[in-house]
Amino acid sequence: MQIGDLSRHAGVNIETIRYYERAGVLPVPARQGNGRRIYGEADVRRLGFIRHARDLGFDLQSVRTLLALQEQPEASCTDASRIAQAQLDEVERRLAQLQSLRAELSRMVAECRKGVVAECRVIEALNTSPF
Amino acid sequence: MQIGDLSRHAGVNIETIRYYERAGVLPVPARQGNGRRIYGEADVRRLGFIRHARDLGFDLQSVRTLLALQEQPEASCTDASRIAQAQLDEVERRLAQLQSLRAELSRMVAECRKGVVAECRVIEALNTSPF
DNA sequence: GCTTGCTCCTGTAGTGACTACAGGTTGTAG
DNA sequence: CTACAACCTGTAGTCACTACAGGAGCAAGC
Repeated sequence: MQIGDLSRHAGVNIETIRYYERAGVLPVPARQGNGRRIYGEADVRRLGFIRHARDLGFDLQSVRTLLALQEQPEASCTDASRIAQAQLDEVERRLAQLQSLRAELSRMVAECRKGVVAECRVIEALNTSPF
Repeated sequence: MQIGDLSRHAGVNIETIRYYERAGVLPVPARQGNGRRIYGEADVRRLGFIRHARDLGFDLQSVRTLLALQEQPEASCTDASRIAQAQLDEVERRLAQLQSLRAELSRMVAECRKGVVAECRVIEALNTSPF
């Protein structure tokens, strides 16, 4: 399998695959005689893992840690849990803020529809910290 | 108030403040005789707004739009409503996305028995395609 | 055997939103 | 007068890509 096939299988841009290699999250692959990269099924799975983690908002450093953990099945998984918990906390923080922004925006839209002069409180809504 | 005070009041890096000026989300401030930037209370509020919007994941272009919305004269209510509605749609989209992230992350964390990596649900979840 | 066109290669540069630093000026306290 | 903090401009680095230039390999059709 060469890079184009891997790209199609994993749904990841070719340039991104080469970037992941440079970034050290994908192993340096073997080459064909003509210099082209050769990949296998393991690379498709690893790339899927990386994309999934990235989609969940983990940065590449966290991905490296998670991948390293995956390769030590006997190690404790407290590290993995801690990384995931930190990510969850961050997502929940953003959810709370977005919910208050949604309330403010929909209030504005509703007031405009009624023809009432909307007193815009977007700044206040965003300045009212949820902490 | 000069840039260092604004930085402390708003909790935003000095370099970032100058960057926001270049990016056109903070107005070009007046200068003292010695060339130093002068800010007022309005800048503190505006900066707070920008930071919160950025924390919610809006890019600087959206921030510009939100700021423009905030500064809409009361006359152009239909216009303001249209902009607010567009931002509201975007917020709803982000909310839905974050909610599914939270669901997956919290399931991962909840099912992690803090044992060994071999049985770790966090790692396993990442290996399982979300589709 | 030659051309066309696809896929691949390397290397560099651009993106957005910062962040850091170099090298210089101004203001203030001891 | 000296030390040092705070400011100035301008440039370069960061992250996670993404795009592109310029070249090589290969397969199919003429």
